[in-house]
Amino acid sequence: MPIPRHKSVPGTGFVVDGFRACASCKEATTFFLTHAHGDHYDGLSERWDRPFYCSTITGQLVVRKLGVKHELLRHIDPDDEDPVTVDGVRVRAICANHCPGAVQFLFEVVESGETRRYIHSGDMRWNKSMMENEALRCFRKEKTRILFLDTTYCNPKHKFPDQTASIDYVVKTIEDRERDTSRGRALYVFTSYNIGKERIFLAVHRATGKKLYAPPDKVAHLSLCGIDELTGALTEDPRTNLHLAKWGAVGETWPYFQPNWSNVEELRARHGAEEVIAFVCTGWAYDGKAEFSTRSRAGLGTIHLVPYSEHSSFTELLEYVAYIKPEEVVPTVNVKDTQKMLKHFTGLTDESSAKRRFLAQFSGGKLASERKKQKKGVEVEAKGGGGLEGAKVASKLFEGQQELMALTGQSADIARDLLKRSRGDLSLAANIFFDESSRTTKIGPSSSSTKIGKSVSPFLGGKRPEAATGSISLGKGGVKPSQITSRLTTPTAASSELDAFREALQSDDFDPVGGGLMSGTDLPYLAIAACMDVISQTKKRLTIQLVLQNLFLFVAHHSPEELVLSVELLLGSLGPEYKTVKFGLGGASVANMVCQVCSVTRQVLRNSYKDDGDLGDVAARFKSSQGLLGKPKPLMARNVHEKLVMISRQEGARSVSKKQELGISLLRQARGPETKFLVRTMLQCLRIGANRTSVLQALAKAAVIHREGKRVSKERLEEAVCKFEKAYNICPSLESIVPALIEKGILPCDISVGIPIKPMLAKPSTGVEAAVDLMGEEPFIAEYKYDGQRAQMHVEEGGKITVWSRNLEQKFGFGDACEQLREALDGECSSIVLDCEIVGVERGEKAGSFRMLSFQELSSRPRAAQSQSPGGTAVCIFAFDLMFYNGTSLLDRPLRERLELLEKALPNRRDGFVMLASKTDEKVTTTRDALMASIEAGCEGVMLKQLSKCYEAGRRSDFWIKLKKDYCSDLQDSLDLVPIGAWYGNGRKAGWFSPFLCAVYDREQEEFQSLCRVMSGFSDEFYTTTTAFFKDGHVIPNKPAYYQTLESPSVWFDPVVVWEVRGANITVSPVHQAAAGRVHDSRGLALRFPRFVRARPDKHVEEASGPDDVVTLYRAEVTTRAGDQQNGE
DNA sequence: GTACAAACTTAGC
DNA sequence: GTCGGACCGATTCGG
DNA sequence: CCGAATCGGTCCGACGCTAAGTTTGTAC
Repeated sequence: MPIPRHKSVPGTGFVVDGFRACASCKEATTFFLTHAHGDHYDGLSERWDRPFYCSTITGQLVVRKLGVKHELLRHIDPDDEDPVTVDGVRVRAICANHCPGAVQFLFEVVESGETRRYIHSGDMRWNKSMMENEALRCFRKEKTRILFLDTTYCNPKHKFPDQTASIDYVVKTIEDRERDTSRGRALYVFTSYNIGKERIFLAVHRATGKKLYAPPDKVAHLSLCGIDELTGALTEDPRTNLHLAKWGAVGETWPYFQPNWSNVEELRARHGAEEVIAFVCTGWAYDGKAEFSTRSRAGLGTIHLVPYSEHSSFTELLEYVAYIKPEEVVPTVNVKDTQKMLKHFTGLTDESSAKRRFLAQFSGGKLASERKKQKKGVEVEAKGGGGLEGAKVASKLFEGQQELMALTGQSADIARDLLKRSRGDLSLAANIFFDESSRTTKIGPSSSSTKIGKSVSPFLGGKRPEAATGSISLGKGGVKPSQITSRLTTPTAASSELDAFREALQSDDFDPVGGGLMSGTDLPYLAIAACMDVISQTKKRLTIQLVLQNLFLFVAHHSPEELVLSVELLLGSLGPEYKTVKFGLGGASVANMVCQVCSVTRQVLRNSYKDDGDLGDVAARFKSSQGLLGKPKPLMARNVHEKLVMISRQEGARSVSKKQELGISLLRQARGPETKFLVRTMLQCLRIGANRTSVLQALAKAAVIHREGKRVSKERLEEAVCKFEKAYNICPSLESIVPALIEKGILPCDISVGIPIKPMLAKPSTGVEAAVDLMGEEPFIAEYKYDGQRAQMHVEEGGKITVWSRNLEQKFGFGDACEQLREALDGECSSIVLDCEIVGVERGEKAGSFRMLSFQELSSRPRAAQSQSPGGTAVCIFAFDLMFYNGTSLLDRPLRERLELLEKALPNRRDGFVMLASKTDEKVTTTRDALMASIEAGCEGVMLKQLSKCYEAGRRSDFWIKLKKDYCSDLQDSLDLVPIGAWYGNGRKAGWFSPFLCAVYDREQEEFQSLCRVMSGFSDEFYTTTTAFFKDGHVIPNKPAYYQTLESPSVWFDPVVVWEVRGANITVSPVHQAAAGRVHDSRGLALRFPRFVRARPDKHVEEASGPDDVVTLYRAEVTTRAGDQQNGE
């Protein structure tokens, strides 16, 4: 690998600021470091073992900061009398006016008798006083071949005032404020990156005579800058009101400055000040105004955006190049845009000699025509970019307006108005806009859509334009996304590295050794995102398995300790399953974040969302069309994980905005596919076509291959997957499984009391006969299926009792149930894990009498966050399985034995408190009778269970079949409903209507009353035709007066068709209006578990089911539970 | 400051 | 909780 | 006999009904 040109000195093996990039270059002989900033010393560390040249101060800094060995330093300082000769090359250092210790290197290389001069500016800020420098003068006079230039701000848009003007501004602001004693104590905060702002601090110190507080580390660091006065000006005592703080302490600075007022408030409160005056010093917070930008908030303080740059402004760059007039300029920053930047320098470089030399190359042997072509090219280049002197004021304003339109999605008029109000300050204008729109755009009281789980509809709520009259145009608020995308520059294309990695992931013969995407030993989040992206492109499960497997091989090879973390990121679920991290973010918050990060309005987002049905996709599209002002740092998997956890930890006042800020900062850093999946991760809707089962299977396979090599047999892999699944289902904690798996290939596989096992599940059936058939010849029992809440109760040896839900959530609201269990236990019992249903009951006066309550009544119990006495309705525990007893796992015992033990384990059970689930004696009753009896008793149906089978944790087993009354068409009537409205589907149902709002018809009132939304039971084909059917003439603009519902669907329909819909239950509803007032004063009724059965073209809408039918169903349910029960067993 | 409502999220079935 | 769709491996079907 | 059609199992992601809990905004 050759030395990259912009880090090289031609004719030598010198490398400037290229420790990592050139560490392994054969050509590299000698290393130089211009200054102690991360992007320049990258690769230096305590392991670096070759001598290198730098200034004394820079040397001190890297020794301290990086632990570089002192003896490797070779000093070249601006004060040196004579140049240092290195390998025959004379090298001088001159001040770069950048940060302490920063220098530019001047090289004089003697080659074939000719002295060739090269300047490496490092990072520098040009200053006219540099013209006084003798060495530089010489380089000007004697002709410099190449100026390697710090082109950080090589674009006419980057302007900023003299550093002294900025310093004066800061000092004056402080002095004025200090004089005004009426306003109480002010805390002054200076945020800065690294070293570089020392002159501001010094000036403040001189002006106020006070010391500046800095954290110990910063003090030590600044002390090495070789500025004694500064060292003396610092203190570690925070009582002073001048504070140095870390970058970002008062707001996000990219792409536009956005204040973080909650942090400001925290600073203010912590240091007992009346207000905070903050100074954010940055290179690009300025657009040529006489005044600098500020942001204020009453009661909190003011943030001053002070343009103070350690890099040259655009005009300064031109001045420097013009002064040196080198033959050629080589940009060292933003090198991808080299061609664009070079155009700015045409006319300032000494092209004549460069051209001469260039043409000289062709003077021998080349064809004349070719020579001509080349020559022409150079001339065109030379002509191309002149005339930037006429910096046009009018066009600048126009540009600002255009940019603002793009950012806000607003019309030209609004953009102009915003610019006027911000007096031309683009960033301020953008801020004003987003501030105001977030205040005025209200989410209407539409109870509408809070219902759509993780959909963003609540946030996007309100009517869609075409749902109204269709005449509402995009109007003021709406700019088509395409208008924005076409305006902003496209970002860099996906790197070839990324493409190669994606390709490799799909390879049958993946080689994890190649570290394409790795940065050091840390796993980049991009690897995860790329994997997810590849997976989402396919539906083939074998491919998905392979890709996941390859990713895990990759991680296991490079960074095995990040394996668990990457599994969690791939699952989009952090932490073990039984205590997963909850982000507390939903569609509304994440949509808000996307708006901010992508600088789009809600209106734009809403329009765009309708088409994709996926917020992640929308975000990715907008982000990819965004012009970037800076290059974000790559996201590391570990950082992403940490930040997500941090999001989850925010709670209490203002926590929502803190969460959002964290999320935004993640999104700002996201590249390529990362955006999409970060958004989806926060929404907890990854939608990649792989879930826990697939991911864990792949993990198990990868672990075997990692340990035993590629050539393992298919059987071996299957066996490994099987064992892993078993272990995981019994101990669903990767933390405790994976390390052993990778290191030893051994799996712990025991129940730990206090950690839930995955519950065994039952398969649904379609009727009595089908269910019985599934049991085959095996003896089985029919057990009542109670309508309550599944619970796994653990009694630990110390007597502590924990309750876990079906989804492995710990439930703290069942203190009463725990006590009931304790009383029912055998005195001998030391530890136990049992499976049960907790059902709400109302106990009668007679001992042991009780009445079962509906699920709805049970779930209205308070859900205590921590174990404490619960209130609300009483509960009864119906135990039905025993998995662990007195230190022994019973998972492998047949059900018959487990049931016997269960009965023995609960000798003191009492009716209405702790009971065994009622079951039929398999010899006596028929399944049908059992089902009828269970329904009579107020249960949902029965569970058929084979007595000889063991407990299959986590499996939806064939040995347990659930038989519910609503599975049997002869046992429960369906309802004929009329669709009266709908929403737009998400994800795979984007583009269709889904769900549909369905209603009963009240003949007397002559109105349609909503009963439920329906989205289950439709085929894809039905969706397609039905969506078209309604769109084509049956959508009506407004809700008719004779539609009764508290729902507000996106579109309303004419009542034209009848659908047969089946459900399990009738509940009292807060939103649906069927039979409103009949069983409850104001509330209507709703259908639980609704699903579409078939269309009823034979029925007219007026023949649809009515409120009476629903009321009848409801009453039937209530009466089955009405009678007191005893001896439920 | 307090009380209440609305919005948003998570969770059970 | 409900459901349908897609994929995959095994089995049956049909020429 | 072999390729094609079919079947059953499994996984996944569309969303239904509700409730409570938390945070924010607003009215007194």
